[in-house]
Amino acid sequence: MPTIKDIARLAGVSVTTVSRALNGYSDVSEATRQKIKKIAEELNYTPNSIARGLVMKKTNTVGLVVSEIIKPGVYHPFFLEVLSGIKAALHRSGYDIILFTVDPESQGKTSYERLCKERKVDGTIVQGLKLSDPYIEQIKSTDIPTVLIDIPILTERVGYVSSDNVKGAFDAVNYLVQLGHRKIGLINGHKDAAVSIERLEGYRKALEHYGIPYDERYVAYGDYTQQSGAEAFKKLLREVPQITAVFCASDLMAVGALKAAGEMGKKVPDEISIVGFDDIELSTLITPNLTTIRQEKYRIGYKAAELLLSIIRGEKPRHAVIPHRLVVRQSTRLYLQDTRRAGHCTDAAVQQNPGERSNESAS
Amino acid sequence: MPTIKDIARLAGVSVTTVSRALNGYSDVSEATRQKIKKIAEELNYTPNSIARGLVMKKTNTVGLVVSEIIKPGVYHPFFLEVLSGIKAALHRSGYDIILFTVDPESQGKTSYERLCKERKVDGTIVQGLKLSDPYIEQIKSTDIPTVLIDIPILTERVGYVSSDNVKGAFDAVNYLVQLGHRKIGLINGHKDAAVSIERLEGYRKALEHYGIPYDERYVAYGDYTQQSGAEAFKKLLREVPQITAVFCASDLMAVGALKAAGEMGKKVPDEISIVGFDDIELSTLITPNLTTIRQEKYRIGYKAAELLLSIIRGEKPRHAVIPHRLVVRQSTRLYLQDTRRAGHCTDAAVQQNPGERSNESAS
DNA sequence: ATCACTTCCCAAAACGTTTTGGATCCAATT
DNA sequence: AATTGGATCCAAAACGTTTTGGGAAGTGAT
Repeated sequence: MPTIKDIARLAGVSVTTVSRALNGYSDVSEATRQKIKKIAEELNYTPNSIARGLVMKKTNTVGLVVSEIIKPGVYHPFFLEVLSGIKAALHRSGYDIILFTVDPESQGKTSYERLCKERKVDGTIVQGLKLSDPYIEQIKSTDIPTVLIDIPILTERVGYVSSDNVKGAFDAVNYLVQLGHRKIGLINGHKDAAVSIERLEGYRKALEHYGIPYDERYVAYGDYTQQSGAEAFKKLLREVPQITAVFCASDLMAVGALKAAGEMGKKVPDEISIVGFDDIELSTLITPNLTTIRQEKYRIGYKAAELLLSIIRGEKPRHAVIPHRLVVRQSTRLYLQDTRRAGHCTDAAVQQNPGERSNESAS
Repeated sequence: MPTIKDIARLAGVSVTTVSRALNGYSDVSEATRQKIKKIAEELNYTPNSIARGLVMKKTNTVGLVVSEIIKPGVYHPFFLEVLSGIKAALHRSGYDIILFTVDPESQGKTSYERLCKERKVDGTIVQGLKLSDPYIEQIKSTDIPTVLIDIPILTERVGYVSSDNVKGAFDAVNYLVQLGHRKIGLINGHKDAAVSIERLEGYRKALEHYGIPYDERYVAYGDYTQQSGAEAFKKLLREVPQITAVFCASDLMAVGALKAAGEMGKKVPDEISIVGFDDIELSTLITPNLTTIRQEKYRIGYKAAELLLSIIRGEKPRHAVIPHRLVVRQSTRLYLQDTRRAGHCTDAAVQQNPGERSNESAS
């Protein structure tokens, strides 16, 4: 592999000059610059970013730590789209991604700092951690530029991006109430995920807003998987069979609920309305199509990368919130108090327009 | 950040000794080794893998190049599972992944060699390229250890792993024929994907095996997306409405076909049988559940990583084939010649057992 | 002729490791 | 007493860049 030295020898100049010529410094004549470039071209010279990284203390690399998302059995559809946004933003700036996966076990063995400093990444984007993960505490006091997705930590060097989960959950429940529902269940994610806490808060706020008392028997917990959604749904229906609607903290769990409803002979949306959260591709592929709160996953990723780059440049970290919106599809319908009519009358405005009519809800 | 030099100074030894102590060489006394380790611990020393990489000419990093998989709109569910397997295998050996995404445009700008040599990866796993991509030719003559997924290239330094696509397609069509179908359509992927060619071959072989003439009007092409599957299905039904079954080269396209069938009022499986390829999670979430050829995606990834590591170690590249299997679910059923009975009689053995009864088909 | 500027170039240090090729000391063997 | 051999250590080179702090030559003004 040719190095800068080879070029220098061939061109009859010093390595300094080659370096400066190739990097566009002005203190090298146009003639020699051309000569050097030509030779570099002929040798098919490729700069060694490792050597460069060593002296510059900058690798143009960001770490992406994901927890439990990439493991057999749990393939969170969310991840790919976010990754896609991250890639796009980083690529423009010449950064590459190095992928760290961490399970709770490996978090015990290798500290967050060590993970990052060993590979000398310039910064890190973190996704999928639970609040109970050891890294959370470590990140609170790190000096490594860090951007978290969906975890609210803001320090001198770490920022985060998320949807407005409180508002999102509020919007979902609000919509159900407006449809006439009063007995609304919640299938939430694990209690130690930041988003779960926020979505619960939004759920409670919406109930409170309409003077509907909060009853904890109405909330069940899953772990964001489809199976857990199905189980939670069954539990809910067993314990509070009077519910007419349920809001699920993720589409995957909503799909599970949908399946469970099918097995139990409960018709959706005629007998029970379901709204999800995320708007993954799957939600338009199942029957009925899922009414949900759409998160702009690509934008979340893109923004996370932009924010990280700004922190690396020395700017102050901040919290970026990406707008969500309610997407009305087929899994929700009007609930009428009058039991004789319930389940038979549809609201044309809502039901007949299953398209992406949505309420933009920036925050 | 503390370096090996700091440790050397504090311990009163040379950097050589520190390096050798930390790396477990035998020519350092247990006493000094312990002292050095203790100091390293106290300083919270982290070895600089960049510096190490520079002198050792080895980065313990492999590149993962993916084409068009990670981009807005096309989130191939396949990718995550394969990635998961790759991660698992590499992690055990202390390798990290660096993610390269390449579109046809960037392939023009940066050669495959340059991409890899610039970041000094020890090897590369390549997924999602089409045969028409510029990198294909470059990979055929590269000396960079490379493993391709689903692309048959075998040289001194590059190997590949795939399912037996010919056999897989054969098995799918064979199953349909055994169910009594004779007029079987094919929804294939783009012609310049290696797997498409192989699956077409399997389709033809199966027909030939049963003496069913091949008719190219029975094959339509999509691009592995759901939408294209739906369109291809409509085209097929328009041009050869007599078909009673169709084999799709991917589950995503099969789902599209399923949707299109629904829109056109064609009942699946009563009026038409559909079998897919891949067995993505989605195929158990839609109604009816999809009969499909299951690919062991995690294993494919795992094997690809193992193979790559062996090539890096200097072993000879090879072609690893990962067994697939037919998974019978609900989208296929018996076809009876007698039109009076067609669509009304179900074969209990096939229909009533939608579980994962499958024919292991190693090759 | 001198001075002050430019313009163009370079030697050497630095980045943090690993590796090479001994050197030193001490004990055991001849 | 001299030699061998093992155990323990180290100075220096090497990896391929960038950066620092100049130096030499040329030009124009004084």
